[in-house]
Amino acid sequence: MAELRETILRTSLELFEQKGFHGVTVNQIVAASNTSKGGFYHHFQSKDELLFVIHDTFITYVLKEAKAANEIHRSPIKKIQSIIKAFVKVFDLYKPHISVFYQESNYLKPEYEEQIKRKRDAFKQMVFQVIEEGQETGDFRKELPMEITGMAILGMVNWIYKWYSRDGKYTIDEIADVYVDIILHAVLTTNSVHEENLQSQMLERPFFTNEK
Amino acid sequence: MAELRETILRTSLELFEQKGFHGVTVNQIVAASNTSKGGFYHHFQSKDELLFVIHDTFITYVLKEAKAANEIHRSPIKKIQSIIKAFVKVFDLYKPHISVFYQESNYLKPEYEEQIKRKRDAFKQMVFQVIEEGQETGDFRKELPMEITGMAILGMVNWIYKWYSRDGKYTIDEIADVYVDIILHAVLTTNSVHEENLQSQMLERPFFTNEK
DNA sequence: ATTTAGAGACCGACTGGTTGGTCTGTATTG
DNA sequence: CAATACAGACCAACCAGTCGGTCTCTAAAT
Repeated sequence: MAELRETILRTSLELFEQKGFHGVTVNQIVAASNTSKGGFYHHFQSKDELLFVIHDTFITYVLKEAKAANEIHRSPIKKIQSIIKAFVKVFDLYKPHISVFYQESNYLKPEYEEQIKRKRDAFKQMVFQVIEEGQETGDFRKELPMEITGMAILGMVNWIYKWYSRDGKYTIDEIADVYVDIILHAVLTTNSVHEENLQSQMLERPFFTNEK
Repeated sequence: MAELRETILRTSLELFEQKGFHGVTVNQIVAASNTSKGGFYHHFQSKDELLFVIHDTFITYVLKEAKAANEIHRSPIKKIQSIIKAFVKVFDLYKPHISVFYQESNYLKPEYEEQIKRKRDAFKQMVFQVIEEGQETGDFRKELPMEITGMAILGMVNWIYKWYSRDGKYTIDEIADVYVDIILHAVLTTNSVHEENLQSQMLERPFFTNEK
């Protein structure tokens, strides 16, 4: 028998994704989860805690992935490839979480908000860091301001939650490969634009995933 | 003396930007606008209408800009430069509108939602269209799937609302130039990568704006 | 010039319905 | 027999929207 807590999380996520956090009442969640007010408040302190838990699971996962990708490789090129691939793939696993997150993150209670913000910033800094490294090694074009480039990359990937669907025309791996290709073409110096850094990527099977 | 309607729009926009549509009550809007419930409902049918008006002004503007940019130029390279520059600059003019839009668009009443959706789709199709043209003329790399590339561009730019600030390190024009540079490097074929299409852009003053 | 009539702008107490959360009670488990 | 897990009636707060009424300004009537 499934734990009620998990059932509530799963069910509410679906509702939130369609109607948004404010568009769903506790009573609706309770009905859809086949339980009662009592059941709900036995497992959660408040409706806000639900929102926090959803945010936190996804953020924690992304951060963990990025750290791993960052540690496995040495060269900035490989690093950014890994991070982006992992990052893009997260949208396949956690799309509902992410949708809710980006639509309601500014309703989080301050106590919760701070925790989330810290993890998000850590991730952002990793991306900035890699760009800086790449510019120092001469692999990435120095004329691109790091912050703007970083935000361009983050935006491009984050936006995926708005349009990606598992039944869509392209798989998440195809999308990830195209994104890596676009970003590398954008940031690599002409010296670094070689077959082994680019085209190969579009054919090769994922070189870094979490599936075993 | 300022029209009350305009005052309400301006004031509520500020509140919405910080707290979100659902985080602000009509009473708060009324208080911040130095008016009353009666004054509010004399000018607006409902709170939802406010949301619609905010969405519509910004969407209408973006679409108009893109159409103009599209008609002025012939070559896909120039077209995409124009569209992106205009698109990026919109975030300087309408950042509060856009913030509200992306955080609460799924709470729009169906009647309102349809109108907005139509205009958004029209804009998206224009971007897709230009990419396709560029691939046909041989200016853009054919190996990039149009839809993915288009969404990458849209995401990259749309995300600006999350981080751009007028007092930030970079002006909107600098950001626009970098974005154009990034996107052109990403999509142009090696044949088309010439000085006149790229670097020049980073120095040149805006070649297409609405200011006279 | 003065009065009158009416329309549009605006006020604010009030309401009907909704919502997150509580509390007492019951079943189930170890 | 605890202790945990859940049920569901209930409540206080809140909030969008209403409605009767006032104030102001214009324009026609006298």
